[in-house]
Amino acid sequence: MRLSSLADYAVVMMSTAARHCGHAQINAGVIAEETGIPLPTVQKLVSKLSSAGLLRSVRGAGGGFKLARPAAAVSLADIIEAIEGPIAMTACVESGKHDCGLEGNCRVQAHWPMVNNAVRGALANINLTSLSGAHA
Amino acid sequence: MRLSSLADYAVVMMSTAARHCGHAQINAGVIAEETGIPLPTVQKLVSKLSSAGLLRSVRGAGGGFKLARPAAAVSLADIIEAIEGPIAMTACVESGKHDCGLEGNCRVQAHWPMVNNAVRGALANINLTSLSGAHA
DNA sequence: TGGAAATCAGAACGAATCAGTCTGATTAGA
DNA sequence: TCTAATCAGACTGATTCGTTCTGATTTCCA
Repeated sequence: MRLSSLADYAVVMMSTAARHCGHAQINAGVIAEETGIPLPTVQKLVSKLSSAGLLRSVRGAGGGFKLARPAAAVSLADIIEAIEGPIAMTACVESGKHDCGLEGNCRVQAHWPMVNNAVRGALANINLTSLSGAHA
Repeated sequence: MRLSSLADYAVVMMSTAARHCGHAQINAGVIAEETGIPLPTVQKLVSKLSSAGLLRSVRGAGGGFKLARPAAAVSLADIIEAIEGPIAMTACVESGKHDCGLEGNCRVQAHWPMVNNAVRGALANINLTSLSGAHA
């Protein structure tokens, strides 16, 4: 139940990008400078976040990236799923995956989607605005 | 955001034990037989669950274990914390741990406890009774 | 128009955690 | 007192995660 470090960094990055939303696009170096995240890691995360549609990146000299959507429209669940993949607490809730070994006589399997939705709902109710809203 | 396999197995085990609650204590072999979990793994989990106070184990020939508390008083959060440790989505919400490297100028840190409580609350609201209630 | 610099994007390496197995200590029963 | 069955803890192998490095692409400047 611990978030991976990459997802944690991604949340910090997105929050930082949200604070720069009014300004022009920012580059990875600025993010690394402000947050303290190693630059290569920032670059890696930018790739994943932009391919997930959360960031809009511009390449070349003077390039950078910015939020593809308003901060209020980006939830924690979006960021986590962009980095870690679908939020599936167990293997049996992922559609198409049947490598549990316990299937067939598992009495708990039917209840996992309920649990999964509860957790995912809690993460989907938190957006970037509420995360960076109380900043100084 | 995926649960570890051990925690998943633990939930299945506890659910199976809850169904045998009215009967006498059951042993690890029966659990392995009914659930399909390998016997050594069941033994390992019994150790952790009993040391966490969720199971009451009796050693020696004819021994076994049973739920230490009523099924309604055991939540998913209890089981997960017994296997994986405290539910802390990030390192900074764990009291006493300060190995994040971003501390000091992290604008998101203040908001993680809120997220953590939301997720933990979703797991604490689900007990063993509701998990095994609709069984055939 | 050509060159150069800066950026993002993908691939490779090392480390840490996790899952599983095995052996030993303990205890009840005969 | 001896035997057998159980739980409890320690070890090994494998998978995944985190980080770093190198390369392809694009814009700006001369």
